[in-house]
Amino acid sequence: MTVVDEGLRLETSQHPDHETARDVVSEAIEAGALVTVVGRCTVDYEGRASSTLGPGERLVMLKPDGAALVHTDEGQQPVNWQPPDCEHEATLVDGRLLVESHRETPEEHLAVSFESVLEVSAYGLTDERDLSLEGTEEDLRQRILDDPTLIETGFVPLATERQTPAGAVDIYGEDGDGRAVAVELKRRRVGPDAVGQLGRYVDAMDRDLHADTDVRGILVAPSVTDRASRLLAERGLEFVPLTPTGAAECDT
Amino acid sequence: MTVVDEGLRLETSQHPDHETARDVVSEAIEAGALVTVVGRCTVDYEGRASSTLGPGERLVMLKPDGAALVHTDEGQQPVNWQPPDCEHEATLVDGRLLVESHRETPEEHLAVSFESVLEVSAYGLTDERDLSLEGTEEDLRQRILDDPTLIETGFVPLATERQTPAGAVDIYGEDGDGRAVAVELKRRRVGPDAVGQLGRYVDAMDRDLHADTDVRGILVAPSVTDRASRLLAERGLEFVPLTPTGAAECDT
DNA sequence: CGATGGATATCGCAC
DNA sequence: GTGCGATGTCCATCG
Repeated sequence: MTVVDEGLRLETSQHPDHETARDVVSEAIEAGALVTVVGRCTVDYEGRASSTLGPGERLVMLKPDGAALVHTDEGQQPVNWQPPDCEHEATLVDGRLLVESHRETPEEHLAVSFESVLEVSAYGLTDERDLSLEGTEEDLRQRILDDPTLIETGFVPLATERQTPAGAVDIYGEDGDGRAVAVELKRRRVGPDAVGQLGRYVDAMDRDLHADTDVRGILVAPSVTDRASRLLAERGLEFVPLTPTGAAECDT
Repeated sequence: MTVVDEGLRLETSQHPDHETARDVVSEAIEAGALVTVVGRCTVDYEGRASSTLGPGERLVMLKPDGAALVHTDEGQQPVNWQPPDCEHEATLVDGRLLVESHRETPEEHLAVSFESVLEVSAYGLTDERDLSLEGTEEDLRQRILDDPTLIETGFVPLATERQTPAGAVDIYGEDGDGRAVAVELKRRRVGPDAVGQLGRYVDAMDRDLHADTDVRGILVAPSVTDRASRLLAERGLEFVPLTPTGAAECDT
């Protein structure tokens, strides 16, 4: 049974035979629609890695931008996928619907072979995609630039994203004694990796500036793990607790 | 128009009114089905961060394990989402379908308010989820354990995931001179972060073993970036090019 | 629970 | 294109 909406906004087939499913998927891809295929299938992937997935019931989503997703009934992440800019294709192989998605650079191929198809749908969607997100690292940076004393009294920001041989420092500035300060921002509780990152910047600036006094490194985050705290101490780096939003700050 | 499959495997409504949509979604959630709702909607999220998304046409997926996904026509990633173990709910507010997903620890809430509903579907899915994946870091480890000379002649692996105060070393072993070796594995080309990670392990082992000779650190990956290569040299660490699969290896 | 690090991570930006 | 770092990263594993 197939229902076709006016203006190709929606086309759905329940329990289509494989040939009908192939036709609906092919035409929908051609028309730039978003397609979902639900049914029992196997999945093979080959590319940066390779995988096989035995028979099971899944939902396959093909987006008009070339992305493909294979979702099971569990997990936020798809069990298999292709990134955008792939070419989708629907064919019949041995009388069965085969959905493939392929790209080059890197060479990657995804193949979904259906044993049975519960439903095929095609949606003509339009979206402005104007997501507004708050509580990011960018918000934390702005909070500090608006009130540098949140770092410490006398701190003066001089640059953001200042380049060093090791990468860009989130905020570069001077403390009340005129000493250079590198600030690394994290929107959430940090582990050892963030300490390593800050350490690399401070080392690079020490080398680069070859001043008489070492550069101070300050990690700014809501909180820090034990191991990271120990690493900070070992490397003579500092920590200032601060959240992106001004919410209650954790201890440590 | 609504179609109900035998055994509740499939229920689909095209252009349902909001009350019908609410009923279908509610009953499907209750029944443990996977639900998709396609239509024009706005999305509000509040939790670890917060976001708002203006009107647009999207596909909302509610999984029986509590995960929720809001997909636009672009991108591999959902524009909004909730992780598994959330509670889904469908209600009518001012005559409009409102789909909400909520969890605690951390407190997070997602609300999708529909202006219009193109289609609602509920699928009863079962999946064994027996994904077999190759080309992972684990494969790289096994490759080395099978033939330790891939690292160098005389290398003897003694332990995997050996704990240090800085974390677990992928492979711990000895070289032909009986000197301790820490091996860090990466399945793909590495940047500065991997060098920092290996450096932390080597430093920790130097401290921990306080032997007369320093611990050797070897990074194993298909290739390495310039900056990472420089960092390796600075810290006296080594690099061995190797892929998880035995594919052709890149230079440097 | 939190901590830690992998991932076919994806994504965006700068070079 | 590659390099680099952020992400409401997610996720499995381990303590």
